[in-house]
Amino acid sequence: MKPPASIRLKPDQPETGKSPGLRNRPRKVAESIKDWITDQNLVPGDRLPQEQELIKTFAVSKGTAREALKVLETQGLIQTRTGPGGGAFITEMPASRARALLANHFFFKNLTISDIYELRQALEPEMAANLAIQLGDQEIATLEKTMVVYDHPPKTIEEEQQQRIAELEFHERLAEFSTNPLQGFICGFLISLLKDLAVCRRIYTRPNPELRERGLSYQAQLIEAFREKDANAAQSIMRAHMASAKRLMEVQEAIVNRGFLPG
Amino acid sequence: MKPPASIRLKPDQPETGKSPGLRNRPRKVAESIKDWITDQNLVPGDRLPQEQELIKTFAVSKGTAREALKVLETQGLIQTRTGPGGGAFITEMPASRARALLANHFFFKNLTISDIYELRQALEPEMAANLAIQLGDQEIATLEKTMVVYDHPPKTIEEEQQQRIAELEFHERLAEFSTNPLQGFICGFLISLLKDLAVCRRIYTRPNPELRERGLSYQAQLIEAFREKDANAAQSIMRAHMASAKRLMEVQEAIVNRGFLPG
DNA sequence: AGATATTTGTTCGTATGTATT
DNA sequence: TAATACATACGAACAAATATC
Repeated sequence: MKPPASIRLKPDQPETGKSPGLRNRPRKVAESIKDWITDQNLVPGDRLPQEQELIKTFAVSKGTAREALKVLETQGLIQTRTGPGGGAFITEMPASRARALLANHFFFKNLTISDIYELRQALEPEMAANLAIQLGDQEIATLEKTMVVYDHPPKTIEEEQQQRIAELEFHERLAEFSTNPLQGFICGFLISLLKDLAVCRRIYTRPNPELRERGLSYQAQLIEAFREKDANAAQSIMRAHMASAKRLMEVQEAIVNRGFLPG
Repeated sequence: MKPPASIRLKPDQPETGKSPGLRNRPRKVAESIKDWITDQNLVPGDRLPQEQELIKTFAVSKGTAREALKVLETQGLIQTRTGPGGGAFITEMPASRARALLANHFFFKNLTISDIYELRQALEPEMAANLAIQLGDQEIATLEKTMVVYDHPPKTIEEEQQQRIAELEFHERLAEFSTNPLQGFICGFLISLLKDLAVCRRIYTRPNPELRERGLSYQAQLIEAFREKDANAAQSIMRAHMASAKRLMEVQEAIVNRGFLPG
């Protein structure tokens, strides 16, 4: 259990230079602890020194040390446990937290449906091709289990919305299966945006039978291509799927944005 | 100055449920403040209530309130200023911080050159096509200014390395020019990985004339396509550029990983 | 330019909650 | 169950930064 980190932990802000001495100490302490982590080649599961020891080592007060640890915890680098043998433990940042942090960056950016689908269109076909030669029966079964949620017309508006989420989760599963961590994370992030974006939430509350039927058809074809391990087929099916979904969603976005909607 | 956020600020961890009462209060306070921000439709530049007021409002101690603010600061949501009229101000998270936070997630994931270039190959050609019909003379001039750093063979190892970085910065500029915030950010993030990844740093210290010459040629063609606003040409040039760079870098990665290297 | 008021930043002592043994 | 070790929380006092007069 040694393989050290492949990326250097970099400071969050490139050292503004104009903090004369004592300002923002917790942040600096946090950076020092990061350096210490890399120096010691610590891996997830390892424990940091205890609070008192950190206080002595870095010559700061308890409050400052705690704030520094809070920084690292927020960054997803450590988790703390109470009790004997407790303390701060190196941890791998779960994708969910990484997504949440990243979403903050786009909070005021006013993303559009088109922005998101442009990337899905660029990424998911390739991902589908990769998955075709890789997925086993069990994974394919998981995908099919997700599909049963929307393999029939919705009876209520609530079911309509649940089906939309389930359709997205089909693609979320695909992302989880990706062996390229970057590809998997980014595709998953795009899905999470589609789940959270205010525009999307509004769109999902409106009936849209075409989106469901087409999606279902494409996904069924996709499963078939996965079964036959046909990468080319999977790629072109996904390409068509994304192009179709993009078009339909953009129409909905335009309608919703023009306020042709109750509420 | 009203347009409210388009994405809901979501809690970082999906509420484990097993924290009975007093545990992890700062995090909960931070979440409450987030809710308050969304409720009030605050935009970057707006000020949060002062420390003392937060302490009263949320009925916590100063230390806890400060830790909560630290969380929000780490998430890039606020910045604080001292002095009269000071306090915590809503702020837009700079891309640099978002990149740093995201990089933490991949810290223990052992990304490979191939992982990164698979995505560049999928994203940058499309981006180039978009930019072709959008870039003005001034932006193109900026790109050309970056290129002069590596338009000649390097004389020293240090220059070699500087040239590699400059080549990457050419693409970083492209990402900055993108009008799709997602596309721009992700392409920029991939570049930043290539700058920081330990494998890459090692690769860049070795002479590699082919990489430079080919890159230079492709980028010159790209500039030409931008000038003529030829989206198709830009796209296919970038596709070829990425394919070529991917191949060359993978070869280098294999060599470096086998330890055929001094040091 | 300098004094002052305001607000965040830091420290310390103490008390409490919580998990392990 | 009790003891213990540790994180967590509180409040008061002090230090530093900065805007305003």
